[in-house]
Order: sequence, then structure tokens, then C-alpha cells
Amino acid sequence: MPPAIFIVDDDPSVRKSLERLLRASGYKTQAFASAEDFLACRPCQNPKEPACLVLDVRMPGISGINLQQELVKAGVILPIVFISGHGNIPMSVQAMKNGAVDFLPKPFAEEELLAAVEQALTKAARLQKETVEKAEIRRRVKTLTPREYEVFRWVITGMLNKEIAAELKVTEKTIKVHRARVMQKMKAASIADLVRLAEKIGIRSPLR
Amino acid sequence: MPPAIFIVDDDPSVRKSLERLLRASGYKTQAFASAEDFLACRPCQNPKEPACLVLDVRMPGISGINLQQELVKAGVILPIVFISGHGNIPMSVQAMKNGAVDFLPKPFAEEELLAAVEQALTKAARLQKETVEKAEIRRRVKTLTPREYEVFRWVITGMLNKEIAAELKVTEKTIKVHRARVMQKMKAASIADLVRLAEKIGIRSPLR
DNA sequence: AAAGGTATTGGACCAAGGTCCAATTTACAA
DNA sequence: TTGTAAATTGGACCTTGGTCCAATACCTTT
Repeated sequence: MPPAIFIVDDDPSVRKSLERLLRASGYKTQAFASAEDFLACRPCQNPKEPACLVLDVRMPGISGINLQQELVKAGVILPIVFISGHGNIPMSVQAMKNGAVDFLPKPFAEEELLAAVEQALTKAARLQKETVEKAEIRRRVKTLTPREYEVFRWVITGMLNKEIAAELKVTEKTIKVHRARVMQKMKAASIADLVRLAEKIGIRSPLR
Repeated sequence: MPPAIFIVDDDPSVRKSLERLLRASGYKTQAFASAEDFLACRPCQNPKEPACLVLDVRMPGISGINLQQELVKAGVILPIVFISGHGNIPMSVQAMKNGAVDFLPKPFAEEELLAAVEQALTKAARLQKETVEKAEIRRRVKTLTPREYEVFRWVITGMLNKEIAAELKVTEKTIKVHRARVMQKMKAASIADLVRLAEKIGIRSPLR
């Protein structure tokens, strides 16, 4: 399954030529006439394969910039390449601040768009990989009981079992049991692994 | 010592009004008439306090965009707020891609500039802190002997001493000695600490 | 009331890590 | 050539972590 490029532009002729160009370059495309139409397509916002969005900034109804903000807010992983006929600097700056991959004023060279799309897809692949990894780690954390989670956070500080035991006012033996369960449930083969898992999803130790 | 704002603009009247505005807001300022002049000021590129740069895009000689690229290439920590009289979209996009904090077309409201400068200084403080931390860790790594460094990279995989010993074709005893020295020199109180130090400066384990 | 998940603890035991002592060999620089 | 740093190893010893067994107490849900 080839990478999917979503296109949102209110101008039918632009949609048509973009689709022609991108398909000729080997991409699968899906075009929408408005931000509203695109938002109505739920699967589009959670693609299985790396995907990106070629988006017109100025459109009737929800603008491209607003669509971007909505998608960012919703946590949708979909790098955006903006194209604009009547954009201005503040618009482009805003788009870039919100994480756009590029912002191309019309007219642009075909190669410019293709390069930007290529970059967007690379970014999408990276983000998707990270997201999947994090989701898996969070899934494991959710299987921990409250107490196990507590011990987890103490263990990654590097404290000794006996110290953690004193901190939680239980015996060292209890910590050992919880600790073993944490390692099992988190599928960590070593403390080093456990620390890295915690770092990846930003689990803070109870200290500081 | 108040935060320093460097100003680079070829227009004397712009320099003057920027300095007046920023000084009235409590900042220390230092203005330059060209990118070349700024580059000639070595201490400006390695400020002790958080600092930032208010930079005109279009200037005779080295342009603002080029100056930015030079600074990025040189690893200078100096967030940039661009101001431009005759900028265009590709310019602003390029600037933002290179990490600019903002890109303000003239005329801009004073509050816009002040807000951008504030943001730039916050960013500078964060970057400086991170850089100092990393430098300290790298300094410690440099005190490791080649063999100790080797053992370091194996230790953070979570492998047992005996396994590392087999890998390096030495006895477990030897690994213990190296390992102890690594912990000492890296000032790590636990494996958890050591792993975090390694992560921060991106030390890869010998595996994959 | 019974069942299941959670939290706790104990004993026994072994493996692993860490530390104190000391020693040998090698390689490179003064 | 001599000194110094690096790499290596040994012994003895203690602490810590991990694991197998098992048991008790509490709470919530069925």
C-alpha cells in the first residue's frame, strides 16, 4: 500500500492537477473540497500508513490554518504542506510554528511540492513509529496496580529496595515482589530497559 | 545582569528605536549595523546569560538569513527574532525552518516584538541549560579510558557482568573493575543514573 | 457468602554486584 | 630507559537482587 496524500483545496482545477502530479509520482491521493469534508473523513485522521496533507490556506469556511490547529489539538499525526495563492508572511509563520513541513506560495515548481511531500512522509513515518512505541509502553503501564506503579517510580530513581521499603513503610520483601511484577508486566529485561521505557513516556520519579 | 538583546539592522533609525524600546522594557541592548559587525563580536556569540538576536532580513553584505545559517552551523545558542521591511513568504519559511522564534514584517506592534523577544529569551535559557548539562556529561565521558568507555556502552544495555566479560573475552572480575571506575568517573550513583546520562548525550549501545 | 484481585510478609537460597586488598603486563611518553 | 597510565586478574568478603515456595489480610464485586 503506497503512502497516501490527502489534498484539501476548494479549487477543483487545483485538486485535479495536484492529484495528477502526485499520482504520477506514485502516491495514492484523496482530495477534498473543504476542511469540513476532510474532518468528516474519520479514517483519514488515523491512517495506518504514513500519510500527509497538502492543504490550501485560504478556503471558504474553515481555513487551512484553522484546520491545522484543529488537527494539532486533536493529536492527529499528519504532517502538512501548505500551498497558498494569497498567503502572507504572518500566515506562513503561524503555519510553521504549528509544525507545518513547508509553505509554498503559488505558483511553485512541481519539484518543490514533491520534495516537501517526501519530507512530510518521512516525518509522518517517524512520528507514527514513536507514537506506536509510546502507546505500547502506556498500555503496559496501565496493567500495573497502583502500588506497582508507585514502586515503579521509585525503582527508576536507582534507590535500593531497602530504601524504597523505608520510604513506603513496608518491608524490603514487599518491594521485591512488586518490583518483580513491574519488570514482568513492563517486559523489561533489566533496570536499564525499565529506565528507558520510563524516559520515553516521561514518567517522573517521586523525587524533586 | 539583565538579559542581553543583540540588534542587527543596517538602518540607524531602526536600530535607535529598537534600542529605545527594548531598553525601556528593561533589557540590555547592543546594536550592530551589519552581520559582519556582529560576527566580529566573538563574546556576543557565546553569552553567559540568556540572550537573543533581533535581526533584519535584508541587509547589504551578509543577509539576515545567511547570518542565521552561519550561527546555526556554528552551534551558537542565540534564538532569533526576524524583522523585515521587504520580506517574502519563502524567506520567512526558511527562517522558521532554521529555528527562528518569529518573523515580524514591518510595521509591527511594539507588543508583538516584546512578546517574541520574551519567548526567545525563554528558549535561550532552556537551550543554555541543556547545553551546559550535556557539556558536563561529555566532559566526564572524556575522562574515561577507551576500555572503560567500551564497558560503559555494554553496561547500559543491561547485560550481566559475566555476559559482557564473555563478549569482550576477559574475566568478569575485569568488568567489575572497569564498571566501578565508570560509575565513579561519571558520578553516577546507580545504573538508572548512568542510563539517563547516556541517553542525554545519545550514547548508543554496541548492540544494533 | 464466596470469589478474585491487591497488598503484604516470611523463609530459604542462589546469583549478581560492589568493595577492599594486591599484583602483573603492556604500551607509550618523558 | 624509566615512569606512568591502562588493562588485566585474583582472593576474600559482604550486600543486594531475584526466585521459589507459601501465607494472611483487605476490599470489591458477583
